[in-house]
Amino acid sequence: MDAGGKSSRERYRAQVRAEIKQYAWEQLATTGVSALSLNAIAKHVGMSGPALYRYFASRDELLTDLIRDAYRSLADAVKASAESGGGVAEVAYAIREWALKDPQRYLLIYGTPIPGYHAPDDTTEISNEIMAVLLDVHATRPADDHATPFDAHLDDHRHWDGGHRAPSATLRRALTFWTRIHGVLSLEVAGHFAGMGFDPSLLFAAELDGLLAD
Amino acid sequence: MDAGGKSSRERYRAQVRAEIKQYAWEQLATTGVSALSLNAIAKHVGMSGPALYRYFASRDELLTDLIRDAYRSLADAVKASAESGGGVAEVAYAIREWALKDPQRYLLIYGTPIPGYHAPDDTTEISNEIMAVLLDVHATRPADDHATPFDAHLDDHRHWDGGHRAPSATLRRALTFWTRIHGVLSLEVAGHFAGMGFDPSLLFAAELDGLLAD
DNA sequence: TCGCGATAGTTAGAAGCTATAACCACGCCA
DNA sequence: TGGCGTGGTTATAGCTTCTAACTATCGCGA
Repeated sequence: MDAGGKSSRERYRAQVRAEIKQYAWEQLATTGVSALSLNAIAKHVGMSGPALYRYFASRDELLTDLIRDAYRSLADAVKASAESGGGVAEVAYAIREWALKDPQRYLLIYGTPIPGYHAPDDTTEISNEIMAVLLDVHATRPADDHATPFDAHLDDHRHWDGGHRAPSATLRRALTFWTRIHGVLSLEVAGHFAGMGFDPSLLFAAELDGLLAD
Repeated sequence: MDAGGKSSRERYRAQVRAEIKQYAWEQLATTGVSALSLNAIAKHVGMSGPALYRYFASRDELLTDLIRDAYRSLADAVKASAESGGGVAEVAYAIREWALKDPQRYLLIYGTPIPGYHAPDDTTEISNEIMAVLLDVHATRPADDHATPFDAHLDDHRHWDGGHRAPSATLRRALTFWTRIHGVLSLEVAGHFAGMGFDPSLLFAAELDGLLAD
């Protein structure tokens, strides 16, 4: 990732770290986070056992790195969609495709959190980046309609908008966009639509229609 | 639970199983599912190590039982709310309170699924029970308005309605109710609103308003 | 070019986990 | 009263994370 002109030692170190993380992602995608084994990774990379601790101080540190990368990847996908002229719908589908491409990666962020584990600060920063894009794509929508009582509350608690001077209706729309998207995606990714037979993508599209209409 | 007039052996067995599960729930609520340890449970209950395998064949079997109980508990809460005259709003708040009362129990059902783990058949049955209640409370609502393209699709894939002769608009409403509720709850329970400052219950109320209005 | 020091790797081992095996003792019932 | 099923024990295998101690190697400065 950081292929700057560092010393050869540092380049090697970065490459091994990348190799470890790459196999960690494969492991994660197939067996899930609970079965992620440092031993198995080390063996696969070619070193035996505790050598891996030269690169990641603990299992949690590796996981933190993976979570950070997942956040980064989602933010990039969302940004790319918006910067290539995408509106609300395109961003929604970008999120959906990102989630379905690797469900375990999605669940690493939005699934069951490990109690006691505290996400590093930069992930909340990346989270704010994503929210900023959501506010951007929702800012173009008309803001004249009904102000809900929740809008007033949001006006008093908008320190999370990153100085994005948007009307509170935009904040509300971005938030509901976020929750409704995840309402469909989290249930779909966790397999709760499995036995029902209908096409989740159509449900997603229907929810998106509702968001665009309101 | 099944305090029928069985032999004293069976009564003892059921009581020990209940004691095991009760401490398992405490363990689960504080440390999460990944740290659920049969050894720790056994030690706490007063027996040492492998004795617990007389009561649960494996960690997975214990977890399956807990998941089943969680489903049962949610279904009971939803049913109780509906049977005491509750409508859409009351059922929504019943779900919310159930989820917030023990987030780890909620996440046991709707959080990250363990890959390879297959939920037993009766959980999908209980899931259908819940969906039946949702269809009931939505059936009283007017069905005259706009039919979305998704409604037509649902009409072709409605074998999950349990023979509930409801118009497809009702199916759609119950489904969106479900996804929007979980959209707010899953993000809230996982702590994704933590740094934002606003009151999640007001966001929940706003989403509920939207559901009642449409 | 030589040598030193940081770095990368090794094996050994502690503590914990799930789960099985082998064994013992109690209690219920014919 | 005998016997068998049941519930408990300890020992052990094999897995995990992670620490300790040790070695070899690589790169940089003198």
